[in-house]
Amino acid sequence: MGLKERKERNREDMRARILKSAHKIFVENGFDDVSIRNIAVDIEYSPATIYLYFKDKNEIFYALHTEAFKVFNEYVADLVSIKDPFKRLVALGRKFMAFARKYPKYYDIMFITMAPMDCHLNKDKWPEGTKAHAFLEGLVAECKAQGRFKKLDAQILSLTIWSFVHGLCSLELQNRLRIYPDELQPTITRDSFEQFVKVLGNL
Amino acid sequence: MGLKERKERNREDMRARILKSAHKIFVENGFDDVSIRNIAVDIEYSPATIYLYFKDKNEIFYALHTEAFKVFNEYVADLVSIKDPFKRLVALGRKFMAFARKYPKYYDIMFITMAPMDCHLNKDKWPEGTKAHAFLEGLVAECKAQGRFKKLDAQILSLTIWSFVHGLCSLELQNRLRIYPDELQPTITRDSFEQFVKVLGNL
DNA sequence: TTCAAATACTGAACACCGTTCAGTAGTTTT
DNA sequence: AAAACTACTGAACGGTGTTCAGTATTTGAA
Repeated sequence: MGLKERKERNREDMRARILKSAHKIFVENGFDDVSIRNIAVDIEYSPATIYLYFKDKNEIFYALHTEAFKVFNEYVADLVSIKDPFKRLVALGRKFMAFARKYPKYYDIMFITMAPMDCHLNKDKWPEGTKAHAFLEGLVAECKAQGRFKKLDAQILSLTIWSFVHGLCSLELQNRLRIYPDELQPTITRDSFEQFVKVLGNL
Repeated sequence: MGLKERKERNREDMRARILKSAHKIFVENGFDDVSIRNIAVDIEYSPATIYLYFKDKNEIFYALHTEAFKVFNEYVADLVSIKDPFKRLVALGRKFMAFARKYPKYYDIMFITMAPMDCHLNKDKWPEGTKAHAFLEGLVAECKAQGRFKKLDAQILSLTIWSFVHGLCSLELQNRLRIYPDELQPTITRDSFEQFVKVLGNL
């Protein structure tokens, strides 16, 4: 009865091939070029075939979105070597911002674009986001255990931190920080982050 | 020689009619339905005609974007009645968040969507954004004058505040806060904001 | 071995999109 | 009356996501 299993494996192979192609186009040519037709050309099948393996384009986008989180998790994996939880928290913030700049397209699909989330909001409620946020929340809790952030709720504070750092990244990526004069451009984001850290350090 | 002026006025009339139509579709049917063809149907001209009055779709989007800022400015206009600058600052934050929830489509085109900005980034560097941010910066400076926010740079702090509030709004509008359990959903955003205000109040 | 059923795939179409351009009425100027 | 100018459009180009009838090919049972 290995028959159905083989069928299933072939099916998964095809799904993987489609995703790999979508990912390639996404990285090489950008978000807008990831079209069903372009993927079809790349994998040398007809566009209609893709619909035998994915419900719609959104499902493909969601897979890319999940992949982006994998890249992110690898990107911040070396933080575990930092012993002090507050230093680790600050380092996470720094890495988060660096990631947003290094992989703006990933960042976009992770936190900004609506598309991939639409179809999965009623499912596990975004497991990747939950996991990443739990990591942040754990860090904040560790800081609290060391006597920091007294009188502040860990869960809420972690949302505050997330919001701030994401806001900064989002405004920069969406080109909304160009209101600042050219000479401030290179430092303004970092200055704001460092100021935030300083305040956080005294809580 | 009032002839050229009349021509110019007719031209402006037509531009206004196109924008009004775009705005109507935007509000009634959402961003994605604002297409050249839909506008053309609405104003009862051919799609090609629109290109005699606007360079491309982006120029129309930019006009919508500017209009959104006008709505926002009116929305926060009554803040001037609040004497205490810190209270005014907090009220601005609250209003900002309320605006984002009440007019999510406006908010999107103001701070999130790339489209309308693309063609205008090399011009006046986003005058509406500059003005709105100057208002915020002025408030922070006023607070400093009253002895608050010692040792914090007003310009950088205002970016920090903007980032945080925008981050919160952005995460909510982009449905990224659904990682929280249902019972926390209604309060989590407000809690985070209030916590931020509390910290800010002690600086 | 033969025939039917299931599988894997596709061509063509549908209904959209932004944009361009040759061409056409109608008005003004000469 | 002819020429020039104005305002406008039909039709096309090349793109998009998606659907579905139809076609080979392979498989399973009689």
